[in-house]
Amino acid sequence: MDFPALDNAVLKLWDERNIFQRTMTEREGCPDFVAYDGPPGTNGKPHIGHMMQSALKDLWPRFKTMQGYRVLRKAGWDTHGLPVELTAEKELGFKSKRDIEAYGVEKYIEYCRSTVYRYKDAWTEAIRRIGRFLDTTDYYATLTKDYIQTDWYVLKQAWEKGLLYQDRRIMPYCARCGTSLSQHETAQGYKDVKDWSLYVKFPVYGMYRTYFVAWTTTPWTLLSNVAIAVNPDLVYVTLETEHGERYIIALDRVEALRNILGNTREYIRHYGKDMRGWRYESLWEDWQYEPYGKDAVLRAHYEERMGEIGRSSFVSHYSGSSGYRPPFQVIVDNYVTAKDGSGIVHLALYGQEDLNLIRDNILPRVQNVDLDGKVVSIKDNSDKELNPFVGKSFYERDERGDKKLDVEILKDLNSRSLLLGKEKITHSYPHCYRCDTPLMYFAMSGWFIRTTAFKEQMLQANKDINWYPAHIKDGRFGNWLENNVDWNISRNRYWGSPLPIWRCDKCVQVFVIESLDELEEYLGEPLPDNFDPHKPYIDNLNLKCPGFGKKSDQKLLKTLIEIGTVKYGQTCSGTLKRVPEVLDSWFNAGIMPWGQWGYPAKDGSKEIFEKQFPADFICEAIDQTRGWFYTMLATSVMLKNQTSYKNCICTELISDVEGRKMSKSRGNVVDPIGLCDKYGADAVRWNFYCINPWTARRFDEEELAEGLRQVIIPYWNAYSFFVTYARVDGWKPNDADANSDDEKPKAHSLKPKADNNAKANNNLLDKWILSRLEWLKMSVTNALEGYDAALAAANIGQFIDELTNWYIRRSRRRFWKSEDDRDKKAAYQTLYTVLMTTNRILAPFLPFLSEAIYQNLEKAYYINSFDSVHLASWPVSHPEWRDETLESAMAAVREVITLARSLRAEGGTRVRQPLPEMVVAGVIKSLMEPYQDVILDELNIKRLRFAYSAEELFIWRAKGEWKALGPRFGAKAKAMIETIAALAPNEVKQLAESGQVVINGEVIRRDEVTLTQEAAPGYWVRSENGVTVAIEHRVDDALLKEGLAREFVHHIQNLRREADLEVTQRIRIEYFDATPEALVTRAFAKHKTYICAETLALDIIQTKSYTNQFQEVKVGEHPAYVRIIKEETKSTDGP
RNA sequence: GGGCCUGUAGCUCAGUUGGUUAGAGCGCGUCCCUGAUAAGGACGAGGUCACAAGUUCGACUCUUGUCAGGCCCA
Repeated sequence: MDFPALDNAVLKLWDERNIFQRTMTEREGCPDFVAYDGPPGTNGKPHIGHMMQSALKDLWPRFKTMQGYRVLRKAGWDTHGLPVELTAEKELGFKSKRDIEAYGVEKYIEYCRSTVYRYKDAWTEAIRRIGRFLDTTDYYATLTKDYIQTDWYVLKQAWEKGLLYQDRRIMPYCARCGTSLSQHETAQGYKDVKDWSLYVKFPVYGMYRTYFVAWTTTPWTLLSNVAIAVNPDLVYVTLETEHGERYIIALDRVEALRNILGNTREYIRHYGKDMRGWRYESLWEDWQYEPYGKDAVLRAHYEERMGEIGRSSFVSHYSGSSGYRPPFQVIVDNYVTAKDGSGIVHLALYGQEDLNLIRDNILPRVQNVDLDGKVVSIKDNSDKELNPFVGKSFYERDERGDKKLDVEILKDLNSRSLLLGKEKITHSYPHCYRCDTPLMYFAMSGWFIRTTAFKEQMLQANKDINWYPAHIKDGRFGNWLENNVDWNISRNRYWGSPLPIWRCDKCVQVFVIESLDELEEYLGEPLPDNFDPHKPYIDNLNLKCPGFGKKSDQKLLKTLIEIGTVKYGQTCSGTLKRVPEVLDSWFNAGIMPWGQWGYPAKDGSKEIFEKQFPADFICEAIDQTRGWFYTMLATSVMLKNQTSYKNCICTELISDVEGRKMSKSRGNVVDPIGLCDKYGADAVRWNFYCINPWTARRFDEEELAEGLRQVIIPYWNAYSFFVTYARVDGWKPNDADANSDDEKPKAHSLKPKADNNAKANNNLLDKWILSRLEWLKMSVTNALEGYDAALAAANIGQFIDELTNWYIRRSRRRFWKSEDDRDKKAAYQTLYTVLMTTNRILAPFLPFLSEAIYQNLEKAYYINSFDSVHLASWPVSHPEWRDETLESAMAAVREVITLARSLRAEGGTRVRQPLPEMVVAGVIKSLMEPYQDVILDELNIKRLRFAYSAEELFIWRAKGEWKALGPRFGAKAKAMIETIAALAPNEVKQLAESGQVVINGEVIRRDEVTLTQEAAPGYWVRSENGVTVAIEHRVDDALLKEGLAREFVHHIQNLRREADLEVTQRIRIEYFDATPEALVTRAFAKHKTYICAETLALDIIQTKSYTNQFQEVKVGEHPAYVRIIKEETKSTDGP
């Protein structure tokens, strides 16, 4: 069987009949089942992990379509973001943003654009090849005008709700490359380096020779010091040295710093909180504070806090009342610890905690080392340079490997007696993974969504999501939500949705624009038709500030009017400049429920959005916890206060067979299309359904072959078995047998029609497999409703096994024999029903195979059938059609047979040799008796007898223990032991039960003997799970002859097969008997009819002479010689 | 440093609310079958359920800790 070829034929059929479109159009008016497709980037090739996604993402939509839902399947591509830029930078040979600026932003943007669809066709093809129904023609893409307008719309909503604001965050930043690094990039570059750490003395204001001692591992940040911080609840001690200087440090650090401090005596203690607001002298009093006068500080804060205006108390600060705190004083915060250093830290704007404190305390934002890593220039009014360190780089090292700037600062402080101690330490510090320069943590401006404001709502919405696996909900995802911080949605990059935020260069007002139409209002003229809303084009627009009116932030305006700054309607002659950032591409992905329809700007988007929100089902890899899963929840809670997806499968990543991540550089990437072309797409799909997708798994190609062998081929063979004999017999289903579930699927109303199973059919095997079929329908439906593909696959696997290895194997003869026509018809009817139904259940899993079979099994017979199995209806489960008593009886029957087979195997008598009798105990006789024929036929045994108890199948034996009896009886022990061994079985049984037996007047206790059970003579016996089976293995002459006849038949069948005869070909048999005492001839005399019937032989002729045309066959142990001759006439009714 | 997940046969994985002797497939061994042939079946060997302690009449399962691996965060 060539499955890849079958795939291609089916793909062609789907195309010709437009099946995919029709799965949607033919469900028009049905309830929607909504599945969202998270947009993958297409500037890389799809790999096997994406195919797992595709397989899973395809399963439920097919299932639900068959159940009568309409499932739209819109593809989407993520075309923005850093991966695209990294590709572009790499290909253009760029190392930094400066390279991009030099190259030209427009050229760069266009280069990025040219790469985004590089592998779109490869994706489309892979998706088609794996059999996923996905609309890749009417896709959504994040770079389109429509999609960008949705970005803008959502941001405007956030702005109006007061949830969008500008802020600074500390980012790892490479001064040499001029670019900030992602966390992932940063994590790659940690290195152990040796640097100076300093204990610095900050003179306490107004206290003679008293100093705060702060510890720093980055001396260059001292240039930007604005405050020092202590822990409110720690005890700080003032120590006085022999020289009369006083140092303030945490009490807990005194011992650790003893050798730096020298001999001291304690002077006084304070809690940290009592030192709040103490002031100290700047380390460089003459210049450090200069440019950060009150007004400058406040304006900087003001500009950043625009989005918060009216909500924070900032306006009152700005208007001059209070709150502004001058630099160089003690700040109190719990983040300070006494774990290392002095328990006092110095604050500079190069750390996140520092930033938080600086912001909370409205301190100056000093960064005296700039984005080039160089110390800034600070001049006085007469243009005189005040900063002695100006122009020095923070990361350059001298010949001794020390940072030059650090050493200069160290020397400077030391010369002024402001250094208490120094120490070279080794610490792990991040370096640029590209150029090895030490990174700096720089306070970069960014735009944020205040997700913390609706954290509780997100947690609430999370309760409405069913996570698979369940632990994600309160585990990884729930924790992530609990630890929510505001979401930085801006990126200082080039290729992405531009932030729709414009700021007036004069009045500092901020305007957020929600659509291109609104943009035109500001512009005062229409945009050109081909306008592309990306950088740099969008930044070249010349927008005029609308002044203070209805476009203004109304809360801000109200406040400004109140404090008398402006009047309503006041004009402003400023120009609006867009903020330079682009949007985080996760934001793009997160707004997909709206963006895919171009909501709200695009015609018709509102109607379709309402129907397609929220999603019933999404499925992505675990790394989306902080990605798509989060951003989609955050945006939907922000806009609608509810989740945007109800069921979410979280898959693990796939690694190679040795557990390594698949990567191009390792060369262990598996090509999914190649696999499909080798094993067929169904085998690839099946493999992904068999294992829970949330277990990290190693991908092994061997497993594809396994699924093929275990499920796909057996199923195909079952179908092919049916078709073969149905053709021979010309059997056809009649119209009444049409699938009872086939009312045209409308809504949920798939009512069952006539009860197929109720037809008069008393064959137990038929009844059994039909009952099992009901089990299959029910269990697969339930498993899929619970989003458990692995359970569904396991159930299917079990059913296929029962069908092929039990039902068909046991029923085979019923399809051959010509006499009992009613039974034969029942067999056909049953197998047909089973295959037809199973095929539909398999359709979502194995869409190709099931389609091929459907076409032949249903389409070919019924005019009114569907054009495709994927347009057909899902088999409705009828638990009331099950007969569980029958099923458990059959299970018991199979258990008995397994036991018996194992006995035969042990005894070494092959099944072809009939045996006289088997005895079964431990089962309910009435339950098993109806299956007597099945059991005996399967095992080739003549009689079945039921025993009341297992006892009678065994003989109890006892063996005396020398160790116990030897000392006791001495010389008589031997005789005693022999007597014990000769005890009658019932005496031993009594010993076993009562614990003792009297022999020759002596009491023998149970612990003095070892008890064993032996099979009764002439029987093999075995027990398991309370069921005992015994087989009588005596073979008399009649049984022997019968065995020989069967043996002979087996060899003739082999010869038929070797000769490649058709199943209906009649033959003639000639043989030459070389067996002792003409065993074969004697056996034939009795069983000729049987042999002829089995082998379709017209006659068996013994020849006197042997020629080389004969082939040797073993009959039992003995050789016979035989040949078969084709007959002209053919049988029409099978063997 | 914090969080989450994983650890069961040589390999890939199941194992429901704690309950007789822990399962499947592959691989291995022996045998069978040849009218399922990219075959198929039966039987068998193979496990201190990562380790340790605890709770319990009883723990693969619950609790705590340790070790190893993975992912995420800091």
